[in-house]
Amino acid sequence: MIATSTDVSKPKVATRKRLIDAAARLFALHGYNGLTMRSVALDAQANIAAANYHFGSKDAMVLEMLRERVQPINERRLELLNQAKNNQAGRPLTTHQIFHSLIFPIGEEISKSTKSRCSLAQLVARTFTEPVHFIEKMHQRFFSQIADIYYLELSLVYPNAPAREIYWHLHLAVSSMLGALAQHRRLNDFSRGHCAENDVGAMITRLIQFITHGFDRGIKTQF
Amino acid sequence: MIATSTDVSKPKVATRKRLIDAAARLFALHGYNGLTMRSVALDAQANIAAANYHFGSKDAMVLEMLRERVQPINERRLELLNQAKNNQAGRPLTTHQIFHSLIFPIGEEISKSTKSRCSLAQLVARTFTEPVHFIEKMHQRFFSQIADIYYLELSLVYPNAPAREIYWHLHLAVSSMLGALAQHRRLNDFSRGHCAENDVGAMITRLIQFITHGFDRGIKTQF
DNA sequence: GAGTTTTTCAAACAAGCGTTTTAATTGATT
DNA sequence: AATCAATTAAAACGCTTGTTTGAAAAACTC
Repeated sequence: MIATSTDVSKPKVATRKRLIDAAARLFALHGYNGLTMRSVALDAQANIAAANYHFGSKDAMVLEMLRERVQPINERRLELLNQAKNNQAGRPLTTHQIFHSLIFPIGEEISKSTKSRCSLAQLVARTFTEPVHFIEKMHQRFFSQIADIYYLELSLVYPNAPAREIYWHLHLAVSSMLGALAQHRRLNDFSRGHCAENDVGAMITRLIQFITHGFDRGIKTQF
Repeated sequence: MIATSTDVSKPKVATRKRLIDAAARLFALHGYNGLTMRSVALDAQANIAAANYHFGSKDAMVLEMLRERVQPINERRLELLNQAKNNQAGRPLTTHQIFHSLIFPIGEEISKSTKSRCSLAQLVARTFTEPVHFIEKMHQRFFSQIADIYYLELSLVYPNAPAREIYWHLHLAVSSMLGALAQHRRLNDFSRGHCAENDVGAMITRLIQFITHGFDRGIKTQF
């Protein structure tokens, strides 16, 4: 259908990839409703019917695009988490290590695509503020299991803290991360030029610290 | 035109108010692109042309709705901030006091409208993730001066910290606040029932603490 | 209560939406 | 070179969008 087993052809997969890339950029910029099949086709220099041919529908296209963008980040998260656990050799992790593994991979992906910089940050953030029916499809599919894993790790660090507190603070941490990603492009204006928004590394480092402090102190002052 | 000086009539202003309320709810639920004039008219039990008659256009209607929702919150913020300053009688404020005055008023407004609960949180948050052209209009109009005031207060608390650090951490604080508001409705699912999302007071209290810790420790560890 | 203004209403407008259809074109395998 | 599936292309489908129109209704003024 789409690709044979010995696939070395170029223009065939190219259109599909161009559509995905265009969809990613336009979704990040304008959200689900603001993304139109025509704008995607125009941006990808493809025909209006191409997207429907390759993906079947707008919904399917956007979900596939999100899958391709989110999956590598989630895989990297678990990789870093397991790496840290191996280094600790049985001793409990620090919350900084845990949040580092959660947030750092996003920074890596943002830095990779030097061209579309902020768009990935916005893309990830937008998946959490899009129209209800669409989030639910996506959120359950890509993030619910990750959330479970991180809850478990944090509850191991604070075995005496009640589940409610762990959940509350993890929720605040994740929400803060998403907020920071969503607002990042405003940093330059907001700071009146004092902070450069193209310094993704600085953003990620500070974000990890900020969230770690918020989480740790919030739990520790009670237990 | 719309209302005389001795205004005791009901149905005249009622339609306009019903439109604003409907616009607020639908904007919070579906965002700017997801809000349609027809859906607003239907929700407000008004004619399709009513909104255009009263406001001129969709853009003008939504901006007016935002103004009516955001302005009282901003006024209350400055009220609480000045209250705290008077209580301190010249001594520097604590960051907790500052962030309390920033965040608490939103909680008050959310609690007021018991009917549409989470919708205000989502509404405020959505104003920051909506299509670019629309944010810029709105953000500059309602939030830029507030940001300046809070930067100033925080720089008085940490007079030795460079402006860059204050801006960075304030940006993270505001972003976290917005993220938490945007994600609040997901709290119940996220925590697998451990945290009740209808407890707005608990959310606000924890959020203020979380952000204060993130801000304070981030600045203090460096200066 | 006539006259004027303000507000409501149903209907229609052009433009844009996701999707479908049908035909032309491509490219690899036979 | 011929064949056949995979892909692209142009045009149109039915539907929804924000906005406009012109007349009816309501409210207010004098």
